[in-house]
Amino acid sequence: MKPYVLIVEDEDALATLLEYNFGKEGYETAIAVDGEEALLLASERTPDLILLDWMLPKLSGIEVCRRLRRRKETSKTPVIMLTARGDETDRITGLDFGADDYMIKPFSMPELFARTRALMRRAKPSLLEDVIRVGDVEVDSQAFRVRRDDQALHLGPTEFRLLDHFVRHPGRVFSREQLLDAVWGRDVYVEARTVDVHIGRLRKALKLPGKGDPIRTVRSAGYAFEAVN
Amino acid sequence: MKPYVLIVEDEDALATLLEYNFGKEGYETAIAVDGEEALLLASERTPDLILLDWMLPKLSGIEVCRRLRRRKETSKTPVIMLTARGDETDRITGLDFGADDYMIKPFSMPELFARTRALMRRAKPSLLEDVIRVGDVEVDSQAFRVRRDDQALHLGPTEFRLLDHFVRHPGRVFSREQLLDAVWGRDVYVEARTVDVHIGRLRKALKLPGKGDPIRTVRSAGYAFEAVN
DNA sequence: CTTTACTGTCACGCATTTGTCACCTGCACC
DNA sequence: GGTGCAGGTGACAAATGCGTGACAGTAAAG
Repeated sequence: MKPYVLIVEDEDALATLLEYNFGKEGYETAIAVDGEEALLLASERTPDLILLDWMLPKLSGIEVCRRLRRRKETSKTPVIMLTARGDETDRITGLDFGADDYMIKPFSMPELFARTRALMRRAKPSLLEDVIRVGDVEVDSQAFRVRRDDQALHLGPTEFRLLDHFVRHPGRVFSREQLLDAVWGRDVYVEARTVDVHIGRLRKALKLPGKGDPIRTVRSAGYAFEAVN
Repeated sequence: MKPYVLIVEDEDALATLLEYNFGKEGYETAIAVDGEEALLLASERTPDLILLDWMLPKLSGIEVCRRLRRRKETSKTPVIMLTARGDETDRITGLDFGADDYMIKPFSMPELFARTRALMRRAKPSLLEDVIRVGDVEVDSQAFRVRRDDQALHLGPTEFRLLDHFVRHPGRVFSREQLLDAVWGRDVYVEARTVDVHIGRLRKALKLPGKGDPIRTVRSAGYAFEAVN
């Protein structure tokens, strides 16, 4: 059963982008372009998560959120609000009115996914896989823990997101650019070679005596993560 | 190697969105902002798919499509036209003039990808496969792996791209110039005889005791890759 | 405030890869 | 046999790609 995400966003380009990315991440999606449609869709099928733009035609995000909370089925459904930069007031009001988290536009997809997973886990733990195993490496994205051979390892935040991305797509080769998009986010500018450095740090962090290197370098192409034996 | 998609769209935001999403999906892309540029780019390198906006500066979508169809190389290239809502006339005319499918703006990315894959599968099935087998040779372009007889082999980047190109068009004879275009790229200048050297290296890399040579030399014409038994 | 942890960039060294040349080999034809 | 041409291949200098230690800037913690 795929988690069902309701996207409430009137700006077409953003809505499409969200739909596509969430679709790819394994969610089912629906789009509402205004507040009324949002309430309608939410009552037709109870979403597992709602992405709620704060500036909406017909009904404001605040109002939508308040009414959602009043209904029994959606009273605990996680809501992430999407606000424009610098709208401090909205943010606070939003959290007051029952939103669970907020993202300031423009935001990075990886971060949005991270918060999405965190919220959904809180609401309905069964919906998400918490711990992923590839070979002898075990990643617990809830607890932000990594173990190898039942040996706890310490990783920095970036190394963790990198590894998290790798174990979700084992065996596949990613170019530096793809990794930058997926791990750092599309809008940040960092040198491609920075990836190399973090790969190096990740390798070091994963190193255990007698164990091989699970990260494969593919010259002029990128890196891949695979099980070792 | 990667499927090559030509995006013909004068609206900047949409063009960028398409480029980003197709890039992420594993396509190579190019953008043309008007009809003339579209024809130019399409002749420089034959696209595997064309996304064609119907309202264009300089040359209309109809005209672009008609001229593409008249050329031999692009006479069968899949074309998806992008039309504004309610332009019934355009849609019908478009299909008459040789477009293969249409999408009405605004459209959803996942649907566009679905239609893209459907059309490309019809035109060139091998473009979409991740792992391709020809005889006892197996190429996994996602993991950048080559096996022969379940024996993993090591190839340099150029040898890999060369082999990748070959297995996607098994049996066909390519001239040195064609191989340079397809594997090295149109804009690089390298001696034609360099191909010979890389063919030699590829042969060496594919060599296994008791196994024949899958690359056939066609005197004064070029090379072809074929299954061996 | 000081300390600690983390990040992004750079420069250097090393190994692999690349394109080209020169010199062969094989083959067709006279 | 000789001749001319197309393709095979070893050698090599140059280019490229990658790993890594060092470093400075930043943010968080104490």
